[in-house]
Amino acid sequence: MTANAQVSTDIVLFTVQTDSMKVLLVRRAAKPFKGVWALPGGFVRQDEDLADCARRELEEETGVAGFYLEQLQTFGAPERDPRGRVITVAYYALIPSGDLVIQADSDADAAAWFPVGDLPELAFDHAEIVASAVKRLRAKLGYSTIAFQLLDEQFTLSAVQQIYEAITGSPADKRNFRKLILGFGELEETGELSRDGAHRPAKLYRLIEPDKVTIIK
Amino acid sequence: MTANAQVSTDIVLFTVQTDSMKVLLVRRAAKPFKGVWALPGGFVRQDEDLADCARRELEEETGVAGFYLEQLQTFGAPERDPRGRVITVAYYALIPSGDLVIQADSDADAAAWFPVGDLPELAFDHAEIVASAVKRLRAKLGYSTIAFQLLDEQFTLSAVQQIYEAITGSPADKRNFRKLILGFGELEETGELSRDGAHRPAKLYRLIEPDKVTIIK
DNA sequence: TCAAAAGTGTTAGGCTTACACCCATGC
DNA sequence: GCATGGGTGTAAGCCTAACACTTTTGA
Repeated sequence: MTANAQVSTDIVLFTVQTDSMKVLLVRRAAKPFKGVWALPGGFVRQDEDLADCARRELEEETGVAGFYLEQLQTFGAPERDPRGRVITVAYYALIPSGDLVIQADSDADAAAWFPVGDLPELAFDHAEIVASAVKRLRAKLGYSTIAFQLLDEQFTLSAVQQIYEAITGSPADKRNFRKLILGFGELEETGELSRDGAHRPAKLYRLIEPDKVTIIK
Repeated sequence: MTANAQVSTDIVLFTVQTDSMKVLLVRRAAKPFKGVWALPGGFVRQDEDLADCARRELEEETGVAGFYLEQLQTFGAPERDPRGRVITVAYYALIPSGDLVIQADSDADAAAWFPVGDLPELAFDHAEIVASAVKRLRAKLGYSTIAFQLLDEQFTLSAVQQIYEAITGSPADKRNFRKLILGFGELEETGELSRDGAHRPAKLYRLIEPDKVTIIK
């Protein structure tokens, strides 16, 4: 049996920084689209699971680790890659903004965060992939605890609210927001307080089941 | 550039028949898993889009046409196919139960509908794919007009309710159900009546935008 | 006239939304 | 003592869920 295609994974890595939703892009060091910004990604190896490939590529190209990863959608239009038939399984990933040690590797001569509302021109069909990932993340915010994957292990409720506001793009009422989030029943107080600046310290919370994304309601 | 995998599509075709959610399976005519039930599907051709491939395979293997089709998820575990590295892009499809002219082609020596709650042993990882499709369809029922893709162009509200009850597995209150469905604002009366049997005829409705699946709320 | 499915409103309770002031701290 | 963000409750309106009888038809 002869193989009929190259299969790759591409990853849309999100973070929320300074109240804005950002995507990680790398600048391509090789043809095609040399010098153009693109999603991190690469070809699937023999005996490598798709999710493992996405995880490996993202770690290799950017130096980040420990992110939440979920399959998004597969893109396989015949002409999407000028090199031939390349079918890509797109993933999206989330990481807290604290963990950002970005370092481009050999496949990329630069790596940087871009606000989703202000992206440069992208290689291949990567603009479409990013649009699809943004849509999915926004939708999932409404019915799951996925937003907590953008936060460190301990966080204040205000930090949660900032994440939600950055992703939805609209402000929330503080009292109602807290009732909503605590009403999930997925958080517990750590007992510790966050002190940062000239104001009352905030209670810190954590997920009762860290790393688990729960469907709400 | 050398291809690294075979890419296929597999399709979970649903219908609702006699108040029960059914999946179409074909019995494999060739190795591996010869004689075992499996999802219809096959390899992607050069220059063929993934969705086109799914549509073609389903039409070829079963003779059905005119179904709603949506990408589900991609399955690519290294050992999922004994022939080698085969990555499959799974789709799911919906068809009204009236349009059922099933005919097995050369790849399959039989094709038949099975209730999702009572499936035979399936080839490859197809049981997992079906489970994933059922989950997706159930979820999507709650926030979209996808159920109407299981109905003919004109339908009664009772027929809609039967579809919902078959998929969710639980009965609905008739008055509340009608308020809900008409509240979508996606239906219009055709002006015609359905007469079938010794009882009051039912008004027929149609989608204002046929073939379009709308996200609700 | 009987059997079978179509069609139709109201009420109670729960959930959602809007809204403003005091608290604890660092400087 | 003042500036800054943390923390808290209530009331109105809206949505959801429960519930039963009349209508139209074919046999």
